[in-house]
Amino acid sequence: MKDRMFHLKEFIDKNGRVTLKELEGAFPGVSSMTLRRDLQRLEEDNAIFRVPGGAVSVGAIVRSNDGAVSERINYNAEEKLEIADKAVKLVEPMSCIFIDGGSTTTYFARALPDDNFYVLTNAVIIAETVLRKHKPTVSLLGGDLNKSNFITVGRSCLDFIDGINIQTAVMTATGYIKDTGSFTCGGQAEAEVKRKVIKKADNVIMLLDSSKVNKKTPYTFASILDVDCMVVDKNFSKELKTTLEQNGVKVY
Amino acid sequence: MKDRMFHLKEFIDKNGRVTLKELEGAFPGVSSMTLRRDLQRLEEDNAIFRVPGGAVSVGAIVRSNDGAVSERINYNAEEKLEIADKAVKLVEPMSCIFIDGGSTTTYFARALPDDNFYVLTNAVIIAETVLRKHKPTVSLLGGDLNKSNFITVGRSCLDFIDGINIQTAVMTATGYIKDTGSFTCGGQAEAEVKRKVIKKADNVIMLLDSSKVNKKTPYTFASILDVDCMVVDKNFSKELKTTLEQNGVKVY
DNA sequence: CCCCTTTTTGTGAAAATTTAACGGTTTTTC
DNA sequence: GAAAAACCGTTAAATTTTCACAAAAAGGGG
Repeated sequence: MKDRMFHLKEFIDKNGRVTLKELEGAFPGVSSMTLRRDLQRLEEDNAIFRVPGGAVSVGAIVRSNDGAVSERINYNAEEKLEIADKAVKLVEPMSCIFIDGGSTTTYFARALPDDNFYVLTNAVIIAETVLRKHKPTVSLLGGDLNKSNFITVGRSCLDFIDGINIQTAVMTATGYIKDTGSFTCGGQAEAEVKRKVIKKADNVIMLLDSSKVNKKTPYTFASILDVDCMVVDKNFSKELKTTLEQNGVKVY
Repeated sequence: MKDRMFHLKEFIDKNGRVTLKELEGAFPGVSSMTLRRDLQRLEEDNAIFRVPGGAVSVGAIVRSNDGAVSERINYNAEEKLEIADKAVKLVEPMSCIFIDGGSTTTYFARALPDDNFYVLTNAVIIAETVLRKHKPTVSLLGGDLNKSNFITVGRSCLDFIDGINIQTAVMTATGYIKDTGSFTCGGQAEAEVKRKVIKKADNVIMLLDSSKVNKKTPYTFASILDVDCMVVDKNFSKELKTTLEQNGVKVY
């Protein structure tokens, strides 16, 4: 029984969220009632949470909600989903894409279809999200781990980027300054990584939801001249869109 | 409506976990169906989780995960805890330690006191565990991410090791063969990483619970001559212990 | 201001999930 | 080795959840 419970928790942790039917399929020969009882016990141990129709892994929840992102990940959820859905149509299967760390890009990672991509990222949460799918290959950039957002940065991370090829870079920013057309973020080391990735990439896609416009954070890592196309939400102002397009940026 | 949703979320956040009946009491004049729909929308926004009969706040879930391990699901949990407790006494603050990926080493990572260590690891789970403490600095080895155990391996991972210094390496194995005194693991790439780490480290500590003895897995990555000391549990056989000590391995 | 479209809300029935109870089996414990 | 406890599967009952549809409310031009 201990054995089954172990595999059960493992299975839930790996999938993040499962239905009872999936469990029945994954554990043939075990009655659904027993699975229920197991879930009950795991819930008592705070290992999982039961939800209508199945269960979710506590680990997955905690991770997807970690550090400073706690309130931010669900802010503008609808807009971010819209952006992610549009953006996944711009990447082609079998291509090698870098996914930047951030809440909007996490939605992108979730929306990514289960195809043979080569995914590179410096965000632990995104690596996990993509790895849950079956086909993509995932590489995680090494380096110093940032406490607040679980992103790797630093010297070794930059060296790592030297050794890889990037076809498409899917980036995001914490702020966009209209006057100068610059994208900004909160950390020095973070900005360095972003800069290097953009330099290396053949094609740069910037995901930006409307709440970021004219929000100022310390470090500028790119300007509109560096990006090839941008994906925005429906609340994005028309005039800003035309400004961008005049500078050769495709806006979706 | 937005107003009601706001109060609803506030109410759930305050109470942690609520039933639908409680909500009906707290929001008189609102039908239960509407409350259901509201919960649905809040869940879509990742603001709450619906559970059978009600909902919980994300905050409550995160708080429930106070580092307590599910006792029920772990093989040899007691033994592994014993090993971890003994092993953390062997590392000194301010030192630079590598922690190998594995279940016993995950216990070690949990037991590690909140001091100024420099921690290097190729296991995502261990990186997260240590990062939750406040003082340690954590670096994650980059590379291809292994689907089954969330460990990075591969060329770039090996290159990464070239660039770092390791004072103490805390390793583990999936099997130990008594006759030849060799430690084994299940993957080729994994073995390569382990070998390189051991070569780089000044001091190698091997954690091995008694269930691993004479369990055979394909790849040998080290022999007893490579390790400086070993931490085992109380079920470990006496004679094996003396054999090890005769070969210059300190056994705890 | 009115009409039309869209969104939200409430009701009740249908579907499903969850719980509860019971007897047989296995495992623990003394 | 026997009594006690824990575990498992089946069935039936209770509850929860979903679904569909119509009423009500809220926007949105003209």
